[in-house]
Amino acid sequence: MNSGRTKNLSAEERRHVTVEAVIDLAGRTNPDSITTAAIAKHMNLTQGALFRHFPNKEAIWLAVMEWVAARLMARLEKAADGLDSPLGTLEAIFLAHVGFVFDHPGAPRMMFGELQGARTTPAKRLARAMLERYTARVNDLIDAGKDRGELRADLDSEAAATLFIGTIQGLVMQSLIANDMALVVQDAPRVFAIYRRGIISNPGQGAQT
Amino acid sequence: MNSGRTKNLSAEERRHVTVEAVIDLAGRTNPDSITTAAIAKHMNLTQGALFRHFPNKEAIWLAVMEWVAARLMARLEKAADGLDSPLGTLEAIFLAHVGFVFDHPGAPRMMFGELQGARTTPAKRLARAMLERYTARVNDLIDAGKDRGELRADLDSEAAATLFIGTIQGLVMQSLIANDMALVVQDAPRVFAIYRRGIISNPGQGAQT
DNA sequence: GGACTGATAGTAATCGATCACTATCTTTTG
DNA sequence: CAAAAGATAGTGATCGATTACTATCAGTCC
Repeated sequence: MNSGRTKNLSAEERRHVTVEAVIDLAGRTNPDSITTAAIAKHMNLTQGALFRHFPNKEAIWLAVMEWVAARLMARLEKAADGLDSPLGTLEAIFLAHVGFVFDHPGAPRMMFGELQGARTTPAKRLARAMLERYTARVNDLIDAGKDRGELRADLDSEAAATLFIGTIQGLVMQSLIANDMALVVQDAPRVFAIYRRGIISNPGQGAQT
Repeated sequence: MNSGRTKNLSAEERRHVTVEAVIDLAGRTNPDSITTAAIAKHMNLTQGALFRHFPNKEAIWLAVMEWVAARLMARLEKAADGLDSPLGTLEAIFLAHVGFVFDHPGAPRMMFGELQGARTTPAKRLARAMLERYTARVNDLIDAGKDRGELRADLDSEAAATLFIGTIQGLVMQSLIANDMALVVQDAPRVFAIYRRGIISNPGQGAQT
């Protein structure tokens, strides 16, 4: 018996394992420095074999982004499901997002790294589209919150949406820098409490969950 | 006439020009993909000549980070100079930081890219130190604001400081993604207004600039 | 004229990608 | 129901391009 000869996986299985390997690697190192050799090694495979399942490296990254987008969005929607209050939904999404990042630290690393680049890759296009969809969703929730009277009528919706997403990005970035993902989970509720006070209509009544 | 024969600059001048070239390049492309050849080409020099002024590439990046740290901190202190109100100082620093980023889009790109990496380079150490100093400064201002009564006494100082920095990082990140640095300048005052309402003691009075 | 700066040319290492070949799995067939 | 045949997955070597870095020679400036 050799030291862990890999069994033959089906093409579909292999692609899925590849995506997981990349996300796992991205959680520890700079995504840009993840080579096809590193990916292959991390999944007990030879480097050349990867190109039997993906036409090129760009396709691997696209697959990873698709995985992240689908998983994240599903998680956010699940967290928001059944909630009536727009403000409560915002908080649920906020915390769900943070929870997702905690479970998959490689995901934001990939996003930031990919979106930061100048060249418009297919992966970047997909990430951008997801971000736009996200922004629109938050904007709708804020408008709904205004209609309900939960949020100030004179609130700058656009700025509030920008701050919502920016706050998450900032929190995640700080956790990445500190190399401690538990930080973001710990700080998220406290930070959101300040954000909430910034947007609600009547500070002092909106006791939470 | 050759295509721009470079005059002989002194070593010090050449180093300075190099740093500026890197920051300029970082404003357009992913910092990790900036090669020594690209740097040299951008400043009308041959690649090999760079290593006459820097021992290796890491030294170039360290010099760039030193430049960024010094310039940013000077700008923030200048903006805060003479201001009495802690809250007003926070806003001044906030806007000054955003202004700096607008003038040098490459700076945050370098910061994010460098801090994201796993390996602890000298440049990363410097960036981390600057961030810590920054956080401490913000924390002091928040505590001072509490003492003055400008900020809520029950405010979570730590979370407020985290949110302050996170907000800037998030704003900048979104501008980087959108590839439009004017965005951050445009949104900054509106976003800070929401943040201010989240931390001040009495919403409805502190309306200013 | 002598020390410094820059150009030219070249190194070893590493990257993504390709290829012929082999191992493994699935299907067909007598 | 096995054994051969066909299809798919993985190996290992290697290619061309690119990387940071260096050695040698020529020009520049005080």
